[in-house]
Amino acid sequence: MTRARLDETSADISRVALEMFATQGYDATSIRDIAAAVGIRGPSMYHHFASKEEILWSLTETALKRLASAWHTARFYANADEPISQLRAFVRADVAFHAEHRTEANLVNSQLKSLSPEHYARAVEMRSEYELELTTIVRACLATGKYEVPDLRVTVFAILQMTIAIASWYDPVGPLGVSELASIYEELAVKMLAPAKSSP
Amino acid sequence: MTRARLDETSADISRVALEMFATQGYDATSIRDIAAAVGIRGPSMYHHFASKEEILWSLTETALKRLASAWHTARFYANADEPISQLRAFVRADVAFHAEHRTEANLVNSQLKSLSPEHYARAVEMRSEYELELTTIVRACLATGKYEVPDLRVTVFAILQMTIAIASWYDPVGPLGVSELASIYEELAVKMLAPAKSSP
DNA sequence: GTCTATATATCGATAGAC
DNA sequence: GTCTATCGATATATAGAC
Repeated sequence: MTRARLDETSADISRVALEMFATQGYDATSIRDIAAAVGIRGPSMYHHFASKEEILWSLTETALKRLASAWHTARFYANADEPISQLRAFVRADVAFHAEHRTEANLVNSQLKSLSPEHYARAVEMRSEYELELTTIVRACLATGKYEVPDLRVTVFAILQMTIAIASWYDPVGPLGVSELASIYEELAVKMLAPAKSSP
Repeated sequence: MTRARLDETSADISRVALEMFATQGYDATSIRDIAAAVGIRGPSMYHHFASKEEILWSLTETALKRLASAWHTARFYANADEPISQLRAFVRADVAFHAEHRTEANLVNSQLKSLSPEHYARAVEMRSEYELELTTIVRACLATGKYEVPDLRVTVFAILQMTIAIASWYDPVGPLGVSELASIYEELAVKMLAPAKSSP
């Protein structure tokens, strides 16, 4: 499906398209818009990509793979015997990704509907696999008997959702560093798993 | 700017446009699509609305007003002297709105970028006012000395963001009622304000 | 208040020269 | 690998009859 794209121009197209799709939206960005930003004419785009949707899918798939990859790398730094340590590592990796790859995150968060039905299904599947990682971790935390949540599924959604929005407001040149940001969310997530009677 | 729209057809247009804009997106929905669903031809739409964007703005403004209104009504049932009681009431009202008005919530969550610059600015302003309500409540909770958060601004974002997604996954005919759902998020939010040392 | 006809613009994509 | 020219479809919106 996806071509090689090892040349400079293809890389330029991907870079420009990611930026424009994420900020203006897929429908509001034309092939001609992307071409102009790259410095070529519209029809030349089809030498590098078979269709506009293929560009979107290529970007979406790459972003989702990177998100999963970020966690797979981070998990080695967590204590496998301590579920809460894994939760902390997961949240930190998740926050870091959304803060450091804001454009890619915003694309995945807002442009999935413009994918073909097949690619949309695949994207949702990849997202589900990522969610399952966190579900497994939270379940392991609960199994220790030291943690408690009102509802497993809803709590997992809540943790994932609160970090997703980082991509839309975080300012890398602001006062908050990525590591500090990760610590804030790490603490919030751990608090959410605290036994119910711990708060007044 | 916005017309009266007291007639049946205008109400039909609003209902149909809300559904289509929220599910397919503003750009992917044409004036003709809406007209066909209502049972008229495209040009007849302009007897009821001055432009396509006016329909979107009308729907967006109504939804944002209803969100604020839901909280303004709910606040009377909270104990004004107990900030934590206000937090609980806010979260419950917020969850209920996103679960009961899913289509409106999804519209506001995904189609703001298609508004004119002026209307977009107004929508963001209305959203900020809503966020400020929660900020004030959380600040009051912290002022009692009985609660603690790692970062006020980020925590407020986190609370608001975790409920926003409800509109995209909640199933009203599923096993979880709105009241139960509200209780889950209420508990999660209160936990997030617990003193840091309460969790192992 | 709805219609047909149409103006005007832009879209994704293709054909074929260079 | 990029170009010009263009196809065919579709978009928002308007004009004017009924």
